[in-house]
Amino acid sequence: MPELPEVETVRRSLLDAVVGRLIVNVVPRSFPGVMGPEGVDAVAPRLVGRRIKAIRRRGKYLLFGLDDGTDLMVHLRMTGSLVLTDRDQPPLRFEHLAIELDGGRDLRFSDQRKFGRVLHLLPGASQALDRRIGPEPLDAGFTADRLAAALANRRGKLKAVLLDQGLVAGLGNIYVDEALFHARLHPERPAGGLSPTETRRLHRAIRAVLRQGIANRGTTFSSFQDGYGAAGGNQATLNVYGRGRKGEPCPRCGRSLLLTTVAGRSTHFCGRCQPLVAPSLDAPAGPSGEAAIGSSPAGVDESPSR
DNA sequence: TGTTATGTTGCCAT
DNA sequence: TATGGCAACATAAC
Repeated sequence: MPELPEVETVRRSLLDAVVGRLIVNVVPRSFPGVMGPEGVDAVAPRLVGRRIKAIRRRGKYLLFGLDDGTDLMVHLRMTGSLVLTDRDQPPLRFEHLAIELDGGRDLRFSDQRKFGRVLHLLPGASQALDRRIGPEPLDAGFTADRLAAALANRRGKLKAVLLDQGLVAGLGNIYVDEALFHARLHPERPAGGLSPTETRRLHRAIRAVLRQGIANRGTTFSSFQDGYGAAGGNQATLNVYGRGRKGEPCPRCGRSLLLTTVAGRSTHFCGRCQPLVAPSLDAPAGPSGEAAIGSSPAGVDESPSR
């Protein structure tokens, strides 16, 4: 579920109602381990009485900046959700934690699969996290040249490398497949073997699919919801993700989409538009370069970004 | 009814 | 160091 656009959607949805609020209580529910080995009972006293000054995002991590300089870090992993509710609401299904705020509302963390975590980070730990994660793909500092440098000398498959959070922050299975489709790159191309033009195309595609995901308030494939429980709308714009299993037609060329496994993850792509072998420079443009993409996100075009 | 797949990440072995 | 495989968990779909 939650990749960069989904986490950003949660962040934006909570900003107005949460920033400035005081944590008045922290209540364990069904899974105290959600706050790590210490458990909720050990961590809660450090949080009660703290005021939330900001909510920021780093990759797929949400960081609630507290007034003592520490951070409350939330990672949704596969099925986590963070929802603001009135205090008198009954616990959500799979609710593991309720953070009670002044003003009468709670931040409720729930997670069917118990992979997600809500951790209290001292400043050193937040800095370590920041250093461990790669650049933010939507920041101005993430240039095509920087992507090229990161990919150089990587021998793994393109998809596997893009999923590495140390290389670029925030990409997951859905947006990688979508970005590779827009860039017309086969997921199993060696990551270090892209031409400069291909790298620029990939750079542009990554930013475009992420921006589109945010604009549509996230992709709800099954369980994603924003801070008020609302589903996203980006699933309607997906070109390949989830479409390979039944061989649905490629939106660009019409050929049946394919499903395979790369880096242990389901991988959807078009075998014609995303060839495994890089097309030679002097070959005439094949079918992959011809048709316009009906649902192409703004900003994806066919020309190099000069 | 059993088997399989699921959006993430960390740990382990190579 | 980089890379690949798998477990963590609960449920839905086949």
